[in-house]
Amino acid sequence: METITLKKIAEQLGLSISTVSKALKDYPDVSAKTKEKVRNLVTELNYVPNSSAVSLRSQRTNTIGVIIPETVHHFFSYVIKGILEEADKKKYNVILMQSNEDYEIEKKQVELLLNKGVDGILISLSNTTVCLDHLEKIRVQGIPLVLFDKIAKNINCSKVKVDDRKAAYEAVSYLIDHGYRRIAHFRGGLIPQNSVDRFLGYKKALIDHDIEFDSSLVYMCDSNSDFTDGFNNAEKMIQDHGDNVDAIFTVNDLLAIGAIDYFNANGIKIPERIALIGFSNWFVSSVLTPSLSSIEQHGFEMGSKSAQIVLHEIDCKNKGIPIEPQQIIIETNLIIRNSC
Amino acid sequence: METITLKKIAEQLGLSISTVSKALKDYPDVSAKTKEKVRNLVTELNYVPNSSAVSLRSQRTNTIGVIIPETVHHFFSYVIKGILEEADKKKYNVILMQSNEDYEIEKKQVELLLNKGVDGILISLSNTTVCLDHLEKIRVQGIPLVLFDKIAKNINCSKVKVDDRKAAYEAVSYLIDHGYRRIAHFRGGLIPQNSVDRFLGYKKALIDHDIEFDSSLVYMCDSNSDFTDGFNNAEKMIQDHGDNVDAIFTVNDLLAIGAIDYFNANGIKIPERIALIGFSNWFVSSVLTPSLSSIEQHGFEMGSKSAQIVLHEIDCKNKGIPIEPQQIIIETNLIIRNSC
DNA sequence: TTGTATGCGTTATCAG
DNA sequence: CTGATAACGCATACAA
Repeated sequence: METITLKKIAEQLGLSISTVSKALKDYPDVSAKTKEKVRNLVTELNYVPNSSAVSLRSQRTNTIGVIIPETVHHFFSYVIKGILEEADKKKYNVILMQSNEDYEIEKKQVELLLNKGVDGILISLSNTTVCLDHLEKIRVQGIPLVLFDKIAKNINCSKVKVDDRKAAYEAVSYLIDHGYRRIAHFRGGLIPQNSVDRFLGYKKALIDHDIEFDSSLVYMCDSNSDFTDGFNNAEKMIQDHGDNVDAIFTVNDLLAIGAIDYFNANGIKIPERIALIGFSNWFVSSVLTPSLSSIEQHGFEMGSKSAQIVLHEIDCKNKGIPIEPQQIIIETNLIIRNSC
Repeated sequence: METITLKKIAEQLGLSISTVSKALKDYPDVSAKTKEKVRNLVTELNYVPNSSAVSLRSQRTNTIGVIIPETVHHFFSYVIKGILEEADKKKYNVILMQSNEDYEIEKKQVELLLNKGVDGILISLSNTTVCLDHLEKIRVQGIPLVLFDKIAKNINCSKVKVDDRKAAYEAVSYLIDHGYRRIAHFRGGLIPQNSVDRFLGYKKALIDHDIEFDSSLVYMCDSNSDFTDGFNNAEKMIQDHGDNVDAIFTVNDLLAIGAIDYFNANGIKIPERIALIGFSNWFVSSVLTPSLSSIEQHGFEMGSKSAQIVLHEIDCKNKGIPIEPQQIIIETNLIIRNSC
């Protein structure tokens, strides 16, 4: 299987390589007849430019790198879909990597992407990412970087996220407005910004509605096995508080699902005895019994917007226009179902 | 931001480019002292080889391309995870694309991957892929190709799949063994091999157990909106057959979930009145009410095995060893829950 | 209008 | 032990 290069085309037509190259790029200084000839042979032989050579010359790979914490995840699968679709539109390839929520792996992945010479990078940070040197490295190299969903504050780059605090505030306010008073929170780890923000939104909603914040109602769930964590913490919560708790706001749907499983198994009626609201609106939430109220995060939109921004910044960079980082908020919706 | 090249290193050390290159590759004919000097500066300056240049020279990209029908899919997300993990181990990058179950797009994606010069390609075919010329093109170029899950028979390449016919046979046999006799099948389209095989397994199980095959119990579900399709066909089925149907085997879980939704909404008891078994064992199936029996497909294993094979074939190709396509069957498990 | 020469960064051959 | 040179395939400034 012989690969077709400009050289081969040139030889066959008795032309020089540069003429063939220029003909293909529709340079004005090549005769129409020559262009015609070249194009015909190119089509016939099915010539495609060698992309490594093009990259080497142009210093562009037409590729963006994406690092996400976990591929098996309803929300992220939508994000990926959005990224792929946007990249496809603009003729960019996507190299996908997963950090498995591990900072060290994430650091390594960044390194790999930089080595590969991708034109831009999209990252949703792992839960264990504290130090941001690896991100700074990207910035220093002048490569457009966009953080999405799980972002960090202390880095100067574009960010696409939801307003976690506001969304959490709305959810908890909804519970309060509907008569719930002793509202527990199954929170995420202390590091991820969105887990922190959701907690803060929860707390603020309580305070703004003159409900005392009770830290014993907050359960830490950062074990990476959300479902089981939800189940176990639901049990623990009932042991701790008995009847003195009437609702839970969970930092994600999976925790809520685990909790529902516990309540269903133990004859604890939802929402009569305990109401729940989750976060992320996984598909499963709509078909559960009872169906779970949740906050829709619009993953697809987040992915496509993030890709759009990074591609825009790549464009700016190529044109020598300075990049000014932007922060995009994707609106959320509180979706009320049967769990509250 | 200045990028570091061999040239820069050479200049700073007063060496030639080739010596630096060889030092880095640990050639035996470079003095230890020189190697030392080179390595130190390389570390200090954080030199990384330009991957386009390396690719151009070596004619390898260290990248594999993956095309799947749909990223938002429980099963495929596991497959992706498996592929990523295996590729990562072997220092390969993964370019991900989705066909959206559209043959034309799939064809275009293949073209893009070939242009990009990926070292190998993994594809799960779209539901609408009939013609295989695009796959032949890959073969002709001598690029290792592995089909997984949704494969085609008429192409000579490695394939990784489950034994759909056998899995379906087992599921339906289970139903029969447990007293169900009027078993409906919600089948997939006529084109995808696995949908065909699952249907054939269903049919054979009936025949082998002396149950008459009744084509009016087979419902075609190829609308790409599985959940709704399941709901609607469940309704239709009840209208058509009333009490004269007692179980359904569905070609995927989502159809079963839609059907369950219909039955739950209409007071049709599961499994007393209607039993169900799905296919793929999505997470959601385990938390539904009632929980859905299903066939576990081991997506992660399928992904990692597929990647393993394609990487192996790339290796063979590089070493000049002829590639002999292999066919791998990933074992399935019938998981019995409360729906039958 | 066409062709020549040069360089992108790396590697490998061959000469010194 | 080191270095000059060519080549991978393409694109462009410049010469003809």
